[in-house]
Amino acid sequence: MATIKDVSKHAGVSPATVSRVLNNSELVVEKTRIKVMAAVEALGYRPNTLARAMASGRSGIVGMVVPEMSSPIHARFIGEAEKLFRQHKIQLIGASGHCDPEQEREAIEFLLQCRCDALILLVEAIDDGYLKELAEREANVVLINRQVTGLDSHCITLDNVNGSFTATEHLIELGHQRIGCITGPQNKQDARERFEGFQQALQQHQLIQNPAWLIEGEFTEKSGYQAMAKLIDQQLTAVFCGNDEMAFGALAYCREHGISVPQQISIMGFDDLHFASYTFPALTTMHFPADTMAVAATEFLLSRCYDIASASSAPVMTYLPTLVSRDSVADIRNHAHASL
Amino acid sequence: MATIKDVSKHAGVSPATVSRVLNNSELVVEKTRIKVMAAVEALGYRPNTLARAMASGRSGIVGMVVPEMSSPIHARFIGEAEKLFRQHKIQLIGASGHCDPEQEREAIEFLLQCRCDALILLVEAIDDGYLKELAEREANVVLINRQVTGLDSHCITLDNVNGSFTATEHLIELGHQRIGCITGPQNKQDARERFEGFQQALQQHQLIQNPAWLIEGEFTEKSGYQAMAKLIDQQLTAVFCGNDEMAFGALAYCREHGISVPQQISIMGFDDLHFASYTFPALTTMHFPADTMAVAATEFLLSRCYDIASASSAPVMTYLPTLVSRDSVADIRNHAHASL
DNA sequence: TTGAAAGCGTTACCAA
DNA sequence: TTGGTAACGCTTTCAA
Repeated sequence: MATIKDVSKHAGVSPATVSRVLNNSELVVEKTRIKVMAAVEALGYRPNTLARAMASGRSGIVGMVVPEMSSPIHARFIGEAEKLFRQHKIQLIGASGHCDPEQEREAIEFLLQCRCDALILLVEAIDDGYLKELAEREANVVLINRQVTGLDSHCITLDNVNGSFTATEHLIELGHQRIGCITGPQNKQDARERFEGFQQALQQHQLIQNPAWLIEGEFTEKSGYQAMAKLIDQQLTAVFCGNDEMAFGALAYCREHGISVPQQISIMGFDDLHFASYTFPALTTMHFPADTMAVAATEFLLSRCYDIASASSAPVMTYLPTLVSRDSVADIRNHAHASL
Repeated sequence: MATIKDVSKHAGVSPATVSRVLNNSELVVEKTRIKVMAAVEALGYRPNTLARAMASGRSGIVGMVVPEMSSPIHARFIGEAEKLFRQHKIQLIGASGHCDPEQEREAIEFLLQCRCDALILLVEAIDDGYLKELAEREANVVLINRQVTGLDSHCITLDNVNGSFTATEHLIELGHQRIGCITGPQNKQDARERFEGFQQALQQHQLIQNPAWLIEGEFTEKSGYQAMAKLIDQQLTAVFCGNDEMAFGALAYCREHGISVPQQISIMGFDDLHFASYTFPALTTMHFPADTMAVAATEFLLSRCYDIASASSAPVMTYLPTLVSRDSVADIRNHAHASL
C-alpha cells in the first residue's frame, strides 16, 4: 500500500507538502495541490489513520461502552452515534460491559489503550470513584444513563423517576388502585429509579403498597413472564413493568393463560422499544428517547473535543420520558372491575 | 500518560526489554520481568495500541460492515463477534453500509484506512467486482450472506433457497394450497433467494402461482402490514413472509382487522428474531443462525490471520435455516377451509 | 509557499 | 539474556 513518501516522489514534492494538501492547509498553491492530488489518485493512496493518529496525537476514534451490543436499545444508541460521527470522519468503536464491574473496567481500559479521543459510557456496574478518576484524567467522557455527583456536566440522563411517576399516575387516573409492579434488578440505578417513581405516585395518591404486589425481575422477557405468574393471584387491575421486555413477558403469560389484556388486567411498560407497537395488545409504555440522547452525546463530544459546532448550542442533559398510550391499559373508571 | 521509555527508566532496563516482558517473550529472566512489572504497576502504564500497531504492522483491529448497526439481526452479528474477538484482545469496529453501494464502499475504505487486519462484510449493494479486487489485495476478508463466485472460500452464507423451500413445503404439507408471498426487495440477493425457494416448492408440488398473491415488501413491519392489506381479499390460507419483520406487520394487520391467525389465515416468517416468540400468535418461522455464523466468521479470521486455533477445525461455510414451529400456522388437512 | 527533519510510542533486528 | 537503534507512516515545527 502506497505511503505518503511514494506520493511525494511521484508528485515531485516533499512529504510535508502532501500532508498539507491532504489536510486542506491554506498554505499551498493551487498548482501544487493539483499535482499532489493527481499522484494520490494514480497511486490509490489512502492515508494511514494509525500513523496519522500517532503523529498528531488525535486518533479520530471515539469509544463507547454499552452493557450489551446485541440488545435492541443499546444497538439504537450505537447506531445513532455512529451515523453522526461518521459524517465527520470519526470512527466509533464499541465494547460491551455486560453489567459487570470487572468487564466494564476492562472495556474502558481497552478503549483507552486505543487512545480514543473521547468515551461514551453506558456503564452501570462500575463504581463512581473510578468514573470520577477517569473524568479527571481524560476530560472527554460522557456518561449516559448514569448520574455521578460532581460529574453532572458530563451526564446525559433520563429522568426515570419522573417517567415511572407519570406512568403510574396515568394508571391511577384511569381508576386503577390495585397496582402491581415488576421492577428491574435493584442493583441497577435505573431500575431503582423507576421503582422509586412508582412508589412516589402511589404515596402521593395514598394508595396501598402491598409487598406481595412487588416482584423484582431481571429486565428480561422470561423474568417478566415468571413475575406475572406470581402476581396473577393478587387481584390486581394493573401492573407496571420496569421495562418493555418484562412487559412482553407479562403479556405472554396472560395470553397463554387466557387472561385478556387490558380487560382483565392492564399492563404498562417502559422504554418504548420498536417492537412495543407490534405486541398484542399493543403496549402502552413510556418512550425512552434513546436516539435523541445518543445524538446529544455525540454533539456534545463533537463540539467539545473536535471543535465541530452543532445545530443546538447548549445540549440538554436530562431527558423526560413521554407517555405512549396504546392498547394494553384500560380505563376502569365507572367499572365494577375497579373495586375488585 | 506513561510511555514505554518511562517504564524502562523506572525499571532500569531498556525499552526493548520492557517490550519483551509485555509481549510474554521467553527470553527474559524472571528477576527482570518482576522489576519491569513493578514499574508498569507503579506508573499505571498502558501500552499504546496505535503505536504498537504501527511498529508491528498488525493493528489488532477487525472491521465489520453491516447494513444497519441498529437493526436487531445485525446487532446480534456484531455482538457475537465482538464478544469472541475481545477474548483475544482484538478490537472489533463496526460501520454501517445502509444498503447503498456508495456508502458501503465508503465504509470499507474507512475501515481500510484504519488498517484493520481483517474485514467482515455484510454488504448487499456493492458490486462483485469491487469485492474481488478487495479480496485480492487484502486477503483477510470474510463475506457474510453473500456468495461471490471465485471467492467461495471467503463466503459464509445462509441457504435461503433451501430455507424458504422448507418453509413453503411445511405449509403445503399442512394442507395449504393457496399460499401468498410477501417478498423482500428484489434488488437484494437474500430476498431473491428466499423468493426462489418459495417458487420452487410451489412448482415441485404443482401448486398455482398467482401473481396477485405476490407482493414485494421492503423487509419492514410497515410494508408487511400494507402487503397484507392487499393480500387479504385473495382467499389465501397462508402467507409466507420474506422476513420476520414483515410477518410482524402482517400479523398486526390481521389483528386490527379481526382476522384470526392461524384459524383464518396462516402466517410464516423467516429469521426467527428474538421477538418472534412474543408475538400473538407466536410466529412460526425459519431460524437464521446469526450467532453461529458470526462465530464461524470470527473463528475463521482468528485462525487465518491471528493463528489462533479454534475448537472446530474446518469452519462450515453454508448454513441451513431450521424450522421453528410455533402458533401462527395451522394444520388444515381435513378442514373444509383448505378448499376455500 | 515549500522542504528538512524531529518526533509520536512501539517493535524487531542485530550485537553484545 | 539484554541493549541499541532503525524502522513504521504521518504531522509539525523551523528554516529557507
